Amino acid sequence: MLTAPDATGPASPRLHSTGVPDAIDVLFPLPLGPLSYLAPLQTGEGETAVGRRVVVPWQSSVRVGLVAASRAVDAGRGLELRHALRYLDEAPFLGRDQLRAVDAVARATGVPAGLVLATLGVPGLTPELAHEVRLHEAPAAAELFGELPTGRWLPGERLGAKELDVLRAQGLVDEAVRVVRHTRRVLVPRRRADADLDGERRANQRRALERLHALGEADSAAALARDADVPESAVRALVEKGYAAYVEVEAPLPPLPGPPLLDDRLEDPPPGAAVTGGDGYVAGGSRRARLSALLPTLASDLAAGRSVVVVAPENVLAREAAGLLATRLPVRYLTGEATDEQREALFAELPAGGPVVLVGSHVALLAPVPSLGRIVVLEAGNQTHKLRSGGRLWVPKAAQRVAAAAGASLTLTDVAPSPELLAMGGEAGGTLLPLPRLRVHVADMSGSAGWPLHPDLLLTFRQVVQRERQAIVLAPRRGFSGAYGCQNCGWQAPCPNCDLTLRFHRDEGRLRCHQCGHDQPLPQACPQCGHLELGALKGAGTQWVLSQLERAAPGFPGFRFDADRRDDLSPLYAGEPGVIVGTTAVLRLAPLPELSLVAVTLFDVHLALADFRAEHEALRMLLQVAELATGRRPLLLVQTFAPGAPALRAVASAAPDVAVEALLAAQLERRRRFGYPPFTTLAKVQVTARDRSGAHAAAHAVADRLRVAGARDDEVLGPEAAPVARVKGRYTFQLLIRAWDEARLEGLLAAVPDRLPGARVAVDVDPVDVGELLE
DNA sequence: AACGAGAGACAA
DNA sequence: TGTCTCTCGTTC
Repeated sequence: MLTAPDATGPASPRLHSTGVPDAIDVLFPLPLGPLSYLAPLQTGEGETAVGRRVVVPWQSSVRVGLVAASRAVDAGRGLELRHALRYLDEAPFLGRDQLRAVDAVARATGVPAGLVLATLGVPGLTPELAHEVRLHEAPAAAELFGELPTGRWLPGERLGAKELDVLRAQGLVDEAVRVVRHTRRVLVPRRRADADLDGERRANQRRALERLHALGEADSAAALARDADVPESAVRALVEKGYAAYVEVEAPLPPLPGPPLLDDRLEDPPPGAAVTGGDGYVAGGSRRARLSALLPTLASDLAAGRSVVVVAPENVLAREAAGLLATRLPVRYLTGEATDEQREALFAELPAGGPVVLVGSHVALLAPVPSLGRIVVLEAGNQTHKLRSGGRLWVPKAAQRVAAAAGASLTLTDVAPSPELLAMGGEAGGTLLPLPRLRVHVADMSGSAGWPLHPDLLLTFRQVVQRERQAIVLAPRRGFSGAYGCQNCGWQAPCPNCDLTLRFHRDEGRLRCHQCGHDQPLPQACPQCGHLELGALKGAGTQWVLSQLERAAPGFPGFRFDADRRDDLSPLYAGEPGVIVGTTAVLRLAPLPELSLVAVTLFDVHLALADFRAEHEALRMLLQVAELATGRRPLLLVQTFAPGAPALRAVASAAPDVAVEALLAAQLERRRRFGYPPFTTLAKVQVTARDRSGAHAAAHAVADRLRVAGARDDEVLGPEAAPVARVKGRYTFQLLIRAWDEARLEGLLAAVPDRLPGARVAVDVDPVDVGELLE
């Protein structure tokens, strides 16, 4: 039992050497800032509290927090504060560098520090606790205790919340807490065989007992019986007679999975990939080539005794990177797929070990690796780096702050260079690998007869079929079509909860809202004109595209790969012919062996993001497509109404490297002129309410507060109705804060309230979808 | 995030 | 009047 030997009681607060009681500021994995407690009574003198986990009183019970700071208690507040109960760790669980980083991220993003901890996946903060209380002998307070005995340890839940609160305040209760570890029941030997087990009839029992002594323990009676080859009744007899007994032992943690083992080795670094001492970036090439290009830098960091944390946007990519890097370097692997306990064990183990390369998802960012020298953010332009649960953090920026707090460097990689890559990776230390050469065919959809598939696409697809090769076709959405409605008057089935049309899922014969999940059968007649000819309207989804292709080549194997359906693609990886129809989810697939055609059915949706990053997004998509092929260059067929789009022309050009660089220069210039990131930092403030006028009024109230706080006109844009004004029955208005430096943004965010009467306010610093507010 | 207090909504 | 839902405010 981990219980503190001396539980807390009514003793006077422990005194600091200056005579002032110690206070500790504690963070919890909750959307809260630090809360203050008096330090536990158990600490030895001079031990550092910062970074250790601590058990504290919490409402009617107890919970675990992390000490963010230790200080002298504010004058006059010592008596208001409650004592923390005990520390869980001997040594800091999280280093000062990581705590500084949490604070920096919290201040810059307006996300409460506790939520930063939770969002970045710091483990070990929600263990199961066994809480016990012991009431003091105090006749005056007897009525508070009710029937409860004094002087004995009782389960904490025997006391009501109010009673515990009063007893704590009066110092009439001791409390003890221990972490409950998962246990399992095992059979262990208790005595050696003696005369009672002599004789032929007890031979089985004797054999089982000898076996159990040899093994030390058995999982169950049945397991021991099998092992010793005796009937189970013999083992049961041993338990009955007291030769063996069941005991609860701590269940061992399943080991944390390591990086996957690969057959092939990561290639040697390409020429031109040099050691980068400080910040840097790697762009161009393929994912593998970018990892290879990092090798000299990572090896040099390790040789200098410094660890590296490599953060991928998705678990699949983390796994791939960990596997590849592990063929060259000592790699540890950590993603959110591991249990909290496994991650906690790794956090506890890392500081004492040697320098490592820790590869994982964003939950690896705050891992206490020894001597952090560098953070690498892979695929920095990937939208998944914007976290959508917990605090809305943008991982590359968070990584930059974690690196800064530790005095470490930051390296970003991406398939195409972007303004963000140059700004954060340092213009000096970049490696630009050759871009993949693509064979591009642009199919102009304007005025074309073919919808949703252009005749050129059908033609090349039939060639793929004829030659028994493979094709991938990207559709802009899952389901059958963007909308379902009346062929006569154009009525579209709307979602009852959101300002969106319902998506048509033909396979199931249902209409579904992809925002709120509303699901309904197909209407029989048009509610507007009464017509009975209802059907798919515009916007072909994966189902529609696949059905068209199946009609064009009956019998040719077709696969779907999107959020609704992930078909088993193993025949394709075995080299068999087929076509995959999917959303951008297919960009994560491993390269296909016989890929000869990649088609984008509506390139325009990638440009229509109504965001200043849309062009770079579109470019990334086109270049990532090239990574889906091994060896041979597939044909990239792009259907579009905008054949002149710069990103498309750049990848199709004879010298894509030069064209992409020109594109980048133009983007940088545009962003500077219009005051977009990375020259400014943006924050999106979303105000939602149950009714439209309430949301409108509350959004204007936020804007007013900003102006009162001194915001200039060019710093506050909006409010305007959100692009989708109503989602799940709530209306949203949004405004944008634009600050030319981060300290300014921090100041402006301080003027934004957490909530207003009847309305919720959500702040999103470094948003990914800004809308057209700045146009 | 999770919990509890208080305000309305509805049935008897 | 009780009970159920929903909103709001608090957590040292």
